[in-house]
Amino acid sequence: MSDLAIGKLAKATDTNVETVRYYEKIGLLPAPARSAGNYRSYDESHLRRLSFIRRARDLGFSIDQVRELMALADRRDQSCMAVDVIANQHRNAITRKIADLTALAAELDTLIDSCSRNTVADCRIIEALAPQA
Amino acid sequence: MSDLAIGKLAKATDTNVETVRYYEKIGLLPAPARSAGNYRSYDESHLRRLSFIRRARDLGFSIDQVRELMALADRRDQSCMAVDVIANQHRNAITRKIADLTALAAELDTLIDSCSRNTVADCRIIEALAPQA
DNA sequence: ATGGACCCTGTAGCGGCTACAGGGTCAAGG
DNA sequence: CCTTGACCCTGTAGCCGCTACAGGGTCCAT
Repeated sequence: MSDLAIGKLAKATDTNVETVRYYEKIGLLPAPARSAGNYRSYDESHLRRLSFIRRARDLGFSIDQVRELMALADRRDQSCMAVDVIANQHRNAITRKIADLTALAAELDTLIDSCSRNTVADCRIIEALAPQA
Repeated sequence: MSDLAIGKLAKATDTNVETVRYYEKIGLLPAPARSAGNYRSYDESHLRRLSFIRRARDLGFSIDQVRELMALADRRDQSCMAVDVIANQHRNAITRKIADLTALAAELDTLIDSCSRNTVADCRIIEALAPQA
């Protein structure tokens, strides 16, 4: 029905054209029909699928996680628990990342606080980076 | 003096041997003298430099930022301000990342909260990922 | 018929390593 | 002296998730 060229599909999902082709190459998005002139011709199912992918990617799910989520979404009889597991794994990874970055920020703050426009010869940042002499 | 083989240097700085060679290839660590059998032979200056690099990398500075920091550290007459600028840029980038991840975590939390062991057919996570129908 | 916007395939690059393959070197033990 | 095994060498390919070409073809309006 819809019959979208790749550019339209890309625009509709806020994706680069190259990225759409990339998703097809890695088997994330099924290859669509082709027009007489060998142009890719997408329909609504592709639009739905790509929207799903983009939304999941925006939420930070890896390509492999997206693959799993889509496989689960396709088997509609199955329990939601498997989906919950993936989402929670990802949530935990984010918690870890935030903790790491927060620790890092604290370290950088002490570093930056100690800089007071002296010459590099006695710059505390450079000192702090140098091996603990 | 020190005369370290690459393995010792790597261990002393908690770095992979391959990474040390990589740093040499990209011009981050100067190429050391070679032994009779063509082994790399490092001295204390290499140890200091690599320690500096590792510490800065651990703090999340990019390779290019490390390059800048080392260049500044070498020109000891210059003002500390340039160093301060790099550190602050990096600090700001981290602040942004933490904010992004925190927002993401919140979104994921609402998603996860809505999962209650039903079948995938009415799984709220899958629904939430699907296009806003 | 011509221009410009779109599309095609294929390959190389980004950052920052990591992991081989296929060799050479060195020191200790038998 | 010889072997074993740990170390070292170079060079290349792979990881992730795209992005950016190069060098062409197609489609539509003027």
